[in-house]
Amino acid sequence: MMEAMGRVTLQTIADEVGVSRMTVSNAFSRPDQLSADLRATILAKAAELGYAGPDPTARSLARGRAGSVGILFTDTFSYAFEDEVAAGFVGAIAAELAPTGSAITLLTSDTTADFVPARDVALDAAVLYACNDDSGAIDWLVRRRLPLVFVDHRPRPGYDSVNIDDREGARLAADHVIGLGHEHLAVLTTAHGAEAGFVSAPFAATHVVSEQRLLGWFDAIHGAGLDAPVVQAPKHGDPADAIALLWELDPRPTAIVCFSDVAAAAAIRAATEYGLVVPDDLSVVGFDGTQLAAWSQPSITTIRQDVAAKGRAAATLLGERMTGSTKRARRIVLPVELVVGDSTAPPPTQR
Amino acid sequence: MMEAMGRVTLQTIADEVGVSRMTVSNAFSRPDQLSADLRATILAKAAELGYAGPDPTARSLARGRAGSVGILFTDTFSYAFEDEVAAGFVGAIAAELAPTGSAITLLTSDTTADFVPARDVALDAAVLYACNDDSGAIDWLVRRRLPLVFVDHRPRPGYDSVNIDDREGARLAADHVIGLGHEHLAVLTTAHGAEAGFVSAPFAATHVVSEQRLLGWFDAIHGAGLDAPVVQAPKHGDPADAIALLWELDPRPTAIVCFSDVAAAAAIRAATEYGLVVPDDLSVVGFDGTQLAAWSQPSITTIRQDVAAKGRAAATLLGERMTGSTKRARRIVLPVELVVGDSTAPPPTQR
DNA sequence: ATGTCTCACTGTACCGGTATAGACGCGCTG
DNA sequence: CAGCGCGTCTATACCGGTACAGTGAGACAT
Repeated sequence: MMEAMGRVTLQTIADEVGVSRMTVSNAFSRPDQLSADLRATILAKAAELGYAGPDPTARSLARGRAGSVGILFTDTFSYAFEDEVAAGFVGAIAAELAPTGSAITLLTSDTTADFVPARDVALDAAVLYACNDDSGAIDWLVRRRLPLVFVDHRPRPGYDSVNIDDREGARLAADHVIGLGHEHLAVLTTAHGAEAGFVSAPFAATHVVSEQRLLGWFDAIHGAGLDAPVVQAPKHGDPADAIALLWELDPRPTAIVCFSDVAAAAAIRAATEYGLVVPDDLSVVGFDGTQLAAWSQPSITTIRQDVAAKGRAAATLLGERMTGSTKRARRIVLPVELVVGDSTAPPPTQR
Repeated sequence: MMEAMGRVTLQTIADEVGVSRMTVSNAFSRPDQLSADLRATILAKAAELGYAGPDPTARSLARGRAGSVGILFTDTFSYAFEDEVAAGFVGAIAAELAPTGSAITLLTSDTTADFVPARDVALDAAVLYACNDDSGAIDWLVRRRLPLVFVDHRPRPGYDSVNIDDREGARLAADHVIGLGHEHLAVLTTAHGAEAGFVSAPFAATHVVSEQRLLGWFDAIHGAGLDAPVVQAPKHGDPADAIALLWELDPRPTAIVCFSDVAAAAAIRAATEYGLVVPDDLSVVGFDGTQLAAWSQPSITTIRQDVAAKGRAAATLLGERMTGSTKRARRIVLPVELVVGDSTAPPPTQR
């Protein structure tokens, strides 16, 4: 077993055993096509030669199946995975896809000069997760005519999509504090690359998710005959600056509805540092229903979304697309639910 | 441009334009090999035909390069990504690899009957992240003779590895509380699939990381002439049961050193529910230096590891392996650092 | 004895690209 | 004007498998 021989392929083994290459292929891929004895002989020789099985790339080419589906993020991965929601989604979809024999390949929009993952990586399908519409990577994926599922993304005509009921969730969040008697609400939202500052409504939300949540909050706020200032924090970075702006307002808000649990946690920290007690002086509502919300001190009232269900839904749609039954595009919208924690209470004046 | 035609390949375009297939290939992959005019013509025709570029799978086969490196986790992904440390590592390595033109493929040890990701997915190399040694997936990767880097894993002879100085970190953690005057310490560790309960030292740690941390804690504890009970919690699941066991002890521990920040946060919650005040009645030290530790209330004294550096180191080693300069296996051990938070203080008797 | 089946294995033609070594025409030099 | 180098394009031979349509031998029914 000298190391001098080149690469061991099916042919190498075929020659050694004295059968055709096809028979060796069958020994690995279609055991019922040859006698058990011969198969054992072949497998033994393969083991002896250190052959680990048919080359995945070659097999992919011949079978026309890459064995992996891509997930495209707009953010760099470092951000994508700092986010409990995104990470949970990836986990769920990966778990769901595993039994079907697909791995998950992470795709960035980051385009190095000559390497564009969305164009150059072998894929059977792809999930677009919360991407900006203007991401060039989406175009490549579309051009490749891959089965695509858009998740937390503005649905595209002709393509499947999975969303949660962001608008309804935001409405529930705002209705909750309004129901507690609050009249001075503030909205804390985030936007990619934005500066901390006030935003006027009607606002140009950069992304469907923020857009829908803004709409939902104001469904409730305007519905109650109220209005509310909106502050915006950079999506990645400390929202503290944005939150600080709220303390200057007169009247100071007694409740803040936030884009995410992370933002809510930051708001609670900022409030505490400023000397306010949550929920006595200030109510805070998050969004997503993460562990952070549950474990935070005080626990955060939030809108729970089922991240695992989102992953399963995406996987199911992908499965249906890949098995070819070309149906109309399906749009799935998952429900959300208010989870009351300890971060909300009636406003100070009413206590 | 009827849809009736089959798949569009280089040949299709070559025929349409009236050049050889090779020239079309060059138009996409080696622009300097043909005149700008012809290239423009070819690209135009390709666009017209909806050809997105050379098929990645075929190109991989011909070039002998898959364009993706695998990351193997022992856990299911759902768990892997719930973990801030694991998620951060994936993010860092992905970011580091992107410029080299490699995507990241997630591999599980979960082996469906006929699909073994570690065997069947096209890969140029792989990172093994905190895997159990007995994972069959590792063997497949080894058999394929892929360049491999073991991260947070017991180093394998002949292979590169990246670890942090777990033992030193644990020693620092225990030394810190011992230095504060604590004499009754307890150790909270975790093990895959374990039941909540006391473990005796010398203990059979299932994994290098827990093993090294245990050794480190006891370096300090024994070094100070003390001893300490060790409770073990299931790796995934609520450590509350394990922690509750500590309240029964006499004397009750005044300090707990924990396997992770997550475990430390759980310990603080459990202690608070039990009626203890951290750090007045009980000191708690975590491990990892996550955001959770920083944001927790009180902030958690912890041992910081540089997750991003770990990712970069792994990516660098992979790069070196893949470019072929076959050197001896390299073992990188990254330093750790004590970060003092608000969860540790002198023991109650000394106050 | 003949026809028909099934089982086990083989031959051939792809899958869709890329590497490499030429072929050809052209302007430049000596 | 032969000789040379260069810029363009082409021909051929892989890359390492798999699908599918045989082929031949033995089992079995007629």
